[in-house]
Amino acid sequence: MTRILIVEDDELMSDALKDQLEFDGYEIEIASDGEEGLKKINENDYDLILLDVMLPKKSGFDVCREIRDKKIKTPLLMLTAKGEEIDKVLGLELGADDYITKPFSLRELQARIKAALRRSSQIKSRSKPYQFGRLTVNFETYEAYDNDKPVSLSHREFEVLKFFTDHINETVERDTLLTEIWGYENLVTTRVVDNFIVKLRQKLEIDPTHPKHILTVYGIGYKYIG
Amino acid sequence: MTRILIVEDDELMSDALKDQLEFDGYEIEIASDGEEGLKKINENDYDLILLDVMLPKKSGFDVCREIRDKKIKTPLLMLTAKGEEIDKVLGLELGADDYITKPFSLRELQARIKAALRRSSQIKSRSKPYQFGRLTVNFETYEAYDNDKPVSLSHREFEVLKFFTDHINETVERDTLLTEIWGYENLVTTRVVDNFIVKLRQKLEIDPTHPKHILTVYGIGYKYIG
DNA sequence: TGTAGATTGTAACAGAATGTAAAACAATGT
DNA sequence: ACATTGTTTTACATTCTGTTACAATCTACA
Repeated sequence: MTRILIVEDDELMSDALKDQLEFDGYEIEIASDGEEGLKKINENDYDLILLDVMLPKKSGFDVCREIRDKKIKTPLLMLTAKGEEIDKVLGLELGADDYITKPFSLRELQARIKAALRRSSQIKSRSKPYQFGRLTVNFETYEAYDNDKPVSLSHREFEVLKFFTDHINETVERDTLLTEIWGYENLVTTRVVDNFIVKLRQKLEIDPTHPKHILTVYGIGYKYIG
Repeated sequence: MTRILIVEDDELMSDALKDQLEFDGYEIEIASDGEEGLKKINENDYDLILLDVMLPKKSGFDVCREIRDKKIKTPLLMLTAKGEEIDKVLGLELGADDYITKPFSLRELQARIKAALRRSSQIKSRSKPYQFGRLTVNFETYEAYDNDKPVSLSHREFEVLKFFTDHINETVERDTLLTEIWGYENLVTTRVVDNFIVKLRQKLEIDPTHPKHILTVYGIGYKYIG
């Protein structure tokens, strides 16, 4: 089920949207101000967020910036009132995926929602298996296959891989991996990371000696190439 | 350089767009009807396509459908005239990434182009291999081949080569290389550069003693000849 | 034209970072 | 208690980077 969060203070508007979108087959939640929206976003996993710009407590821009800062990549559709063109631009530059101007037609909204979901499904897929070199990995079920032959990955190994999915083509420092995966109080050598990289390479690279996916960035850390 | 193709029959419009977008730093090509557009798309590799809906010979929808059928994933921004709302929906469902309604403001267009490029850079990365003397180098996958025989280049070596790709036939000072690749606070001797040049020559020149590609410019630095 | 001084080519070296396997340790289930 | 599995440390090999020394080359100038 595709889950959509509507962050909107106008109850008339949000209820109408909820009605229509539920009719369209989406699962809808509503937050009525910026703070509540952020809270829900942090605690749940949505497929799309409809975000009003004018909101009590925290504006849509603030919400937008904060969730992008946290590297949450849920597609974001901003709702703006007419005559906020500069804001529109701002919104897109802040990391929104699209915007739509009130008043808007239902068909237009439906189209933009569909488009945003389609785009995001190309990038991330919540429950579809992920391709890592020769491995097909499903993070929901914690299963990995090499050409239909099951490969066993430990929980940590899954976590490291998972981290790379959200940071494709980015160089990641060892310390980042440690704090993100091992946790703040890491009383662990950074060399642990290297060991896990070795194991992952042996499992997903065709030639582990000449990795094509998990590259090392000398003096910094590693980089995953999709 | 980011390459954009504009498919638009109204010459006033396309010229104006070309002017502005070139000013913004994009490389622009224009096709004035659907068939010409398709031809160009098939023959070249663009980062983004601006596609008018109303076109002679082949409509924007046809073009859109055809390039998606061919699995070409270049981001597509449709330009629609006012009152074509149904068309909007159609366009997005056909596989366009976004649309914009004429008349539109420049800022709006710029924002949408940026957003589309940002999205697409996450998905695809252009991976055309470069030819360096006897080496075929792919900077996306960090692979280098000498006649199908893999050659190992260190990360720094890739970076130096990469810099040369963007400065073909230009004389580059050692200090430029140092600040651009080694970074501002380079506490490194300029002779490091010479060492890397030596290594690169040994790997990509047929006769490293008489280089034909990486030439030295006495008293200044080096020059890469394609 | 020849030579001194500067610049570049190149190999050899040292120190640091990474690859990798094996040993030590911890957690878990039986 | 034992075996099993996953994690972390350790040790050693390998690779990468940057420095140095000396040879080869170039430039300017007498």
